[in-house]
Amino acid sequence: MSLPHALLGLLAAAPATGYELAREFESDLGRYAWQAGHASIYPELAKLAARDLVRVVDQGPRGSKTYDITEQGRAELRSWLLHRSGDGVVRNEGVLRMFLIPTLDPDDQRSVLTAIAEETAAAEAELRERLKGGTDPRCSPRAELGLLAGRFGLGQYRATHEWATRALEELDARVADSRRPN
Amino acid sequence: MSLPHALLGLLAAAPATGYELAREFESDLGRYAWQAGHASIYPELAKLAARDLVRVVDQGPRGSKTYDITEQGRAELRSWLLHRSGDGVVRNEGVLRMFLIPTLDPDDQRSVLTAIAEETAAAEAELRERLKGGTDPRCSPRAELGLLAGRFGLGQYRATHEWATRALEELDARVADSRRPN
DNA sequence: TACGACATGTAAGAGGTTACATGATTCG
DNA sequence: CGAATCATGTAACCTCTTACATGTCGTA
Repeated sequence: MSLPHALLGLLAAAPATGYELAREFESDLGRYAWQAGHASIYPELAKLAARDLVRVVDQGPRGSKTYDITEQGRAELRSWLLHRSGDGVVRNEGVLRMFLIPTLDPDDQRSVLTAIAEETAAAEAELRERLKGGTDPRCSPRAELGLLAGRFGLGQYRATHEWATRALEELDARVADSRRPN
Repeated sequence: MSLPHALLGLLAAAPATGYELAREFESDLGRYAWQAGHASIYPELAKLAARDLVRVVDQGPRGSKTYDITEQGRAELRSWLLHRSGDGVVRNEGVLRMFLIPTLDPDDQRSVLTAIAEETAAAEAELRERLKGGTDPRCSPRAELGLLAGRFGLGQYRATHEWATRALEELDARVADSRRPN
């Protein structure tokens, strides 16, 4: 039930069409926070418009509708951001995998942990590169969302990398230990 | 579509009733990785049993059914853990909030970031305490899942805390800057 | 003029939550 | 004996995904 707030948030940064919002969900936003396809976005925009939280401010030549957030919408968004009751829904397939790693035998564990360590290192490097590029002073209104979020992603990647590395070390130590049981 | 694998993973650590599995989802597992209520667990266990991935190994006095994973189930779980195609679904309300913080005015931003910094510090401390207790050598089969997962959580909390702290510092710097515009 | 990007929508179905419904056992 | 906990299940509803369906505009 966070989709409406995700949309309000994006529109609070800048007006956009449903199509543009859908692409937004394909980048960082959908990567760490919330995913949504156009098939859920268009109906949700219509619902938000019916509740006067957003409003069509322009119609393009291809039948595109540009939405903007209203004052009520801004109030709703603010209230949602300030009155955070717990952390709500969490559903992360990658983290679930990490939980279940100990059910594998040591060789398989090593294989999965190595893959995680490599992937997080690569992802961190790539993201760092991307952030370096986009920090010019006259950045788009949505770029600030991306900057804060991107740095959050950086920290998560790094933490995950360190976790996997440490788990690998302990795994090796334990195997070495069991091979020398005298 | 990760619920079946979450259940397989828990059963791979130790046999359990649906009721016990439901409680498992209320702790660390549901906190960071995947949530599920009994109303989705019971039907899913029945489906897994129909596919011979799990099996009823005991019936308790109150009509409880203890499930265990089968060889096929173990193979399915292993294959899912090893052939990780991307990171799949991510849906995290807390992270979404973090993304949208820049849409608030500076005072509200400070308020939200301060709350995040405090909560993550408290959560990290509490989790650290909890992990310290449960690390005895003859731990339950499920405790190892919890240990690795718990350390993952520790890293995430700390990374989030540092992120929020840095964001607060920059926010203060920017406000101080704009108040001295000569 | 054909292809790719832009742009919006609906329908069917999967997956999950909330609420409803039931009953056994244990403990104070 | 009453309340809390254990224990399972179904039904209605909501949300989101996948697939289907349509049409415009720019450009090579």
